[in-house]
Formats: sequence, C-alpha cells, structure tokens
Amino acid sequence: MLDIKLLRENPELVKKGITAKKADPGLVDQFLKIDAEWRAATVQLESHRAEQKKLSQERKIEEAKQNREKIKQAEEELKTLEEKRSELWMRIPNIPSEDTPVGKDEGENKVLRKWGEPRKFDFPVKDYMAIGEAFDLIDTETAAKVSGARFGYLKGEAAMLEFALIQFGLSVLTNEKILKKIAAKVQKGYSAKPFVPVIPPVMIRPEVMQKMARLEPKEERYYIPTDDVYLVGSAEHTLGPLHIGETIPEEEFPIRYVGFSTAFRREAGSYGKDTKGILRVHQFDKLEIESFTTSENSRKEQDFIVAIQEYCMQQLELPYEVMQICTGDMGGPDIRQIDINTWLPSESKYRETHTSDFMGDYQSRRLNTKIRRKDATEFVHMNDATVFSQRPILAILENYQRKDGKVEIPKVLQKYVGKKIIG
RNA sequence: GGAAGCGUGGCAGAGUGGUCGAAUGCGCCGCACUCGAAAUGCGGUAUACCGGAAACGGUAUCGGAGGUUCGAAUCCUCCCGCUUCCGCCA
Repeated sequence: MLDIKLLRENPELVKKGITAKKADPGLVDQFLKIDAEWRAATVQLESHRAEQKKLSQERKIEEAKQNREKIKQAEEELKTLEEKRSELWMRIPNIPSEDTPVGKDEGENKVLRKWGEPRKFDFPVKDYMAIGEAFDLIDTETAAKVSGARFGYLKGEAAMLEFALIQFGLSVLTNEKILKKIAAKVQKGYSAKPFVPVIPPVMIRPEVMQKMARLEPKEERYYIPTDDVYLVGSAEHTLGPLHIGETIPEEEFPIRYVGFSTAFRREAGSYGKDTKGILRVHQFDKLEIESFTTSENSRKEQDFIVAIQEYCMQQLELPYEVMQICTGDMGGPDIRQIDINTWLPSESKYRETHTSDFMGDYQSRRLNTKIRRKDATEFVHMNDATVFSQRPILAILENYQRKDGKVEIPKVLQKYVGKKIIG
C-alpha cells in the first residue's frame, strides 16, 4: 500500500500515476473521504475511552456503565469505517516511475536493448515440442491424462537442463567475484554481496499473501480450503515475507536471497493463449531473486539485478531483448518493471522468460519490514526478479538445434548435464 | 493425530483484576569522575495512530481475534506459534 501522507498531501500525483496504470482515479477521492470520516470517528472514540478511564479510576461505576454504551457504538462505527478505508487503500496500486513509458497495454512496452543475433537456420526449424517428442523430453499427453491440461512431464535431458540452469544460476549468484564485475557496471563500488540460497515454503497464509499484495486476482491462485492456505505463484510470495514484522539495522543491507521453488498458477483468463506445449503451465520451477535495500539504493538494485539476468543469458548465448514494461501492462505493486524476452526461433519472436519487479516500500509497509537508521526508522525497499524458470529450456532446445536433429547443450551447462549433445 | 506446558519491551525476566507501558538485570545513549579507558555514580532509553504550528496531550499495543467487567498483561472462548512426551512419517 501507498504512504498515507502521500495520499493525503499529494492526491493529484497519485491519481495521475494510477490512471496511467488503468486504475480508477476515483479510488483516491473515495479513500480520502472515508479517511476523513475515519479520523473524525477515531477522535470520537478516543475521547469516550479517555472519559471511561477517568470515570473508572474515580470509581464512578454508574456513569461508567452508561459511557460504555457510547464506546461500543463508537467502536462499531469505527470498525466499519476502518474496513472500508483499508479495502480502498489496498486497491490503490503503486505509482510508476518517471521513466516508465505510459501506455495502455503490452503493445506499448519499450525495447531498451537487444543482445545477440537470432540465428539463421539453413534447414526447417523445429519447435521445442517436436524436438521434445523426438527425444522423449517433454510429455504433455500423459500429463493431461494424469493431471489435466497445461501440465507437462520434463524427462531425460530436459529434466537435467532444468537442474543445470538452477545450478548455473546459483553458481553466479553466490559468487562474489562475478557479482563484483557485474555490480561495477551499475556503479563503481556497488555492493557485490552474494545472494543467500533459500528453499522457501510453497504454501502461504492468506493474510501474508495479502500483505505481499499478491492475493489478487484470487482466481489466479490455487487455494486449499481444508487448511486455509494458498499455493505460491512464485517463490517471491514466501521470500518477500522473510523479514515480516522485523526492524533490521542499516549495516545489514543489502539483504539478498535467491530462492528455488515450484510456482503454481491457475492461468485463469489466458484460455486462448499458448494452449500448445508447455510455455504456459499450471506448475513450473523457478529460481527467484528477492532483495531488500535502502530507499536510495533500490533503483540501482534493480539495474544490478537486470545486469545479472543479462550476464546469465549471455553466458548461455541466447539472444534476448530487454523490455521496459509500460504503465498499462505492469503489475499493481510495481514502480518499475523490466522483462527479458528470449528469442524463440519457431515463433520468430522474443518470448518473456524473465521479469524484474521494483516495488519500493509498497509491500514492506504492510509486511512491516523496516530498516533502522541513525535518526529514523523507515520501510525497506524490495525488488524481486527471475533468475531462471523453465522457459529458457525451451529456448535452448530451439536455438541450439542442428540440421541432423540433435541439440547441442550450452557450454556453461555441459558440466551439469553431463554431456554436450542431446541425441 | 493425542497429552502437557509456554508465548510480557532490543535481550533475560517479574508481575494473577485497579494507581501497570509494565519491577529488576543486561544492552544502548548522555552526563560526571579520568590524561584516556575500564570500573563506578546519576539521568535517559518502545511503537503506531489521532489532535496540535510547536510544546505537548490523547488513544491503542504484554502472540492474534473475540468476550466478561466500571476497570484486563492478569478471568473466559477460539485461533496462531513454540517446547517436551507419545503416535505416524521422508
């Protein structure tokens, strides 16, 4: 949620920001109206309570009995207002950064740069499903019988490639030497503190999911009613609350994690899209970054994270583009969102493989994760981002295919897969 | 899954219906003493919200949510978590 001061003192700025995000600017006025009522009701209740304290200390029991009714009434009024206020407050999304392109949908996202030349093939290109079937790497048919649509079995080298990507990713993110070089590109001397590897829970309480501003849209989430828990849609959901309710001394920052978990997504509302294959599935594994920084470093941290993502892709020698997501396409809690799209030869298109979300203090305000500084305590700034999901496996299969049908394995992954060629 | 116990400030730990936002110790900050330090002494040391230009005042917070009461850290109910024992299990 946004800073209450900003909402009260600069509502026009907020309205402008959220309008660009396709949210209703009327939310701000509704919120401010309820907020004013809430403040008045708070004063009312508190004065009744002060009176009650006084009466009961003086043992004026009869008067106190009567006053108690006033308190009860005032409490009920306040409770109603509080619920409305908080509901509206949470519905107001974060404000996009200055440099975020204003646009209505993904068509207005901006390509910042491209790396690598898409390969020219002198033979008919097979898509990853054809390659997967040829070597028994991907099985969606059995998965459909066993689990339903939008599931898949990864087998053989495909399974090995997933573990290879994870291990390669971890080897980069825990290596201070490599990080130092990458950090220096962002700013000379920028912190190269390694990421702490984490295997987080994949189930999460509703109230924590709410604090992460990730409960909505609910129809996108898997929910287990018997235990009142949601399945995470990303490791981010349980990595972000790693310091819930904590106030952490400034010296400990930046705090960086790299978590591995399965992600569960209902893919509601994407019925027509990517129905073939396993580009869009209900369940996939992902290596994810979550980092906590001071407010003055948070934007730099995102640049650092994107630089790490690019480094990894360059090591894999996969052509990609870096895209800045426009206001209309970005996530509600984001200030700034950068995606990396990887070249997929069968579609002759770059497809999304990575995302990087800069959230500022939008999540930490509700999580109550703070930083203790010399003369103030403030909310930490948070970033999350993909290191590798399963999608790059598909890009590898396609980009590395040969005329003889076999598939080479990227050099940096060979030691993890244990071979150089599939087939 | 069954049984028992526990959950108090940065930490340890007292407090079982009123004057308790909470003893005491440790830690931390300031001052004194000292050439300096240690030790010692004195003072201070939670957070959030509301009102106020400010000084300051008010309210809430003893795991969480309800309840009883004029009044709750203290009594009751439910929930969450932790510990120990039993069962089960990778």
